[in-house]
Amino acid sequence: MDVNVNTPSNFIRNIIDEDLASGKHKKIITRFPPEPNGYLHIGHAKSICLNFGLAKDYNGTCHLRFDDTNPEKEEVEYIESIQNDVRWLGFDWGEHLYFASDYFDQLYGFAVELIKQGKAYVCELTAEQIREYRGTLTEPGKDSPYRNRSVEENLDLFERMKNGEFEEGSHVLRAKIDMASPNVVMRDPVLYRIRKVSHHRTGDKWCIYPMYDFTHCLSDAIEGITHSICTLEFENNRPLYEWILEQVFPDPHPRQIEFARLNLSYTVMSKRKLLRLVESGVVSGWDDPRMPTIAGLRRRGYTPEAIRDFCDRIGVAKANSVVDVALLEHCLREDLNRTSPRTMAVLRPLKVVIENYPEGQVEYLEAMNNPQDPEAGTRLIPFAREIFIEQDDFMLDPPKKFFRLAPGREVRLRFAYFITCTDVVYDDEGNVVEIRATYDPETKGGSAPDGRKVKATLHWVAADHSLPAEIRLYDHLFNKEDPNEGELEENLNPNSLEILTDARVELNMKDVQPGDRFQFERQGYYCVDVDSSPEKLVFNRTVPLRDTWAKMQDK
RNA sequence: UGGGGUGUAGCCAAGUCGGUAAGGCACAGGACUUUGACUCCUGCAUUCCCUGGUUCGAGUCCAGGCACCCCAGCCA
Repeated sequence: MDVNVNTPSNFIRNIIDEDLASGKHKKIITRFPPEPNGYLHIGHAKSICLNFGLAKDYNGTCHLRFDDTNPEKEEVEYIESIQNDVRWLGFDWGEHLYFASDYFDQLYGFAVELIKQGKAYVCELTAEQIREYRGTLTEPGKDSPYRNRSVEENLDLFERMKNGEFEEGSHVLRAKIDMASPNVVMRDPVLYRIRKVSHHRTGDKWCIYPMYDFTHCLSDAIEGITHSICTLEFENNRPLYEWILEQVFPDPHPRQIEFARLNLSYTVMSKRKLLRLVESGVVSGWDDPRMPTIAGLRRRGYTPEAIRDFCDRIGVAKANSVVDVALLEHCLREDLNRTSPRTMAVLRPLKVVIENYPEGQVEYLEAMNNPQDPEAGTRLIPFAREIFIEQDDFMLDPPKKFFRLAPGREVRLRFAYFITCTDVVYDDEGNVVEIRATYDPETKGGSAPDGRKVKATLHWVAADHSLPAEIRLYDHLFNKEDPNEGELEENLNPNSLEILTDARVELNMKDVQPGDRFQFERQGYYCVDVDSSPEKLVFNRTVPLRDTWAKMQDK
């Protein structure tokens, strides 16, 4: 299915259209450049869909390139998980898997070239001194005393940096640009630093590592990237991106284009804060179904199709914005409604005894697997004298708008019979523990030959012919639209997870596998959790169905 | 009090040469319904941050304001 058919126009597409029309490019090449220092989240999905989507729509190519220039923070584990997540989202980089670390030799050569041109120098100021010399946002910086070393001396020093002759932090290579530039990024930025740690890919070959600004533009250029799309905070770095390429790389150069990163209501997106949630145990891990990580969304039951559709719908622009999480959930429901087989599950069981139904009798009733998709076929569901219905579907003293079961009232059991509540059984404390009812044998399948109507249809499950299950009800992790406002921990939703242990599901659920998705009729979309086993079924609530009745009650 | 950006409905967002404000979500009504779901109708910016100006005509052009975001890592 081509979900990109309805992709709205945006300023990046306009730029590409112009570049193609003017003949500047015949083919476009984009890239998704994650740093392997954490898990991908829905914000990354926006970038992935943008970059891979553009390549696909324009018959171009999109590279997956790991920006692995900081061995202190990066791990091999992340490289695998990131590839996994991108693939799961439905994108294919083909042959084009790259690592910035594969360019370390070339990068070193470009640095030497820069030194030869007199445009880079080895500086021996300490980190603190560099900061002091940089000046402030309103005051210019001042030149480093090492700024005017000879080319020969710089070449020698840089080589000795590479050879490990100096201590970490004692020397850096800096670009010689302008310490008085109004753009702080241009005040002789650091290009290389010494880090005597081994790299997850290059091992101990290097003890100097290039900085982002030096690496990224050149990696893009080496790969022939035409449009290098990044987020807004790199706008200040664009002059440096262009400056470096102008000094050492022949035309044509990639063009950096910045767009606004995704923010979602009731969600945090910063890696630092997500890590805090994981480490403090607020969530069970990076794949906790309440996390906005791709791994978390996957475990929650999200589909790649829904995420892609969402990314297409939110648009791409330069204004900082916060997208309503309701849109994500809308995209999810839309996809799940089309594709999920239906089943009945009773979350909070209330026993109903059908007094005029023969004891010991079991009959199998046919049910549609998906009314949205006749091809999905039908299944048989056992019906018997004792069944469970949802506690919420019965009220002793119902208000005017309550259509479900109540004393004396007749309702339909989905795919089964009409039943009428004839009596109510209480426990010692006066709680309703059982409903007594009668059924009308004429209404088998759910419709009355005499044409009489009922106002409600209830889901149900046979008491002795159903399976126990644990059901995990997830809700937003935060109860504040912007969880970043104030203390993160104080904005946590105390009800973000409710575990139901007495639920009952259809017998047909016997052989489900982790990841299988269903619609529990009248309730929501659920998927089988990785913790599930044939001995103990565990389901996650992916997202509830829209519930106008609940909405009416809130008023 | 430096520089770089952004401002169109509750939330996203389109708006090529200035020609009389797309679409989606949310919300509110209604129809349909063996899921109070889905689907389907209807409504939802006399106005585009503000103030002036140019023009027959301005969200689009010009001038001046205002608000918010980013930048002073040997992180990316």
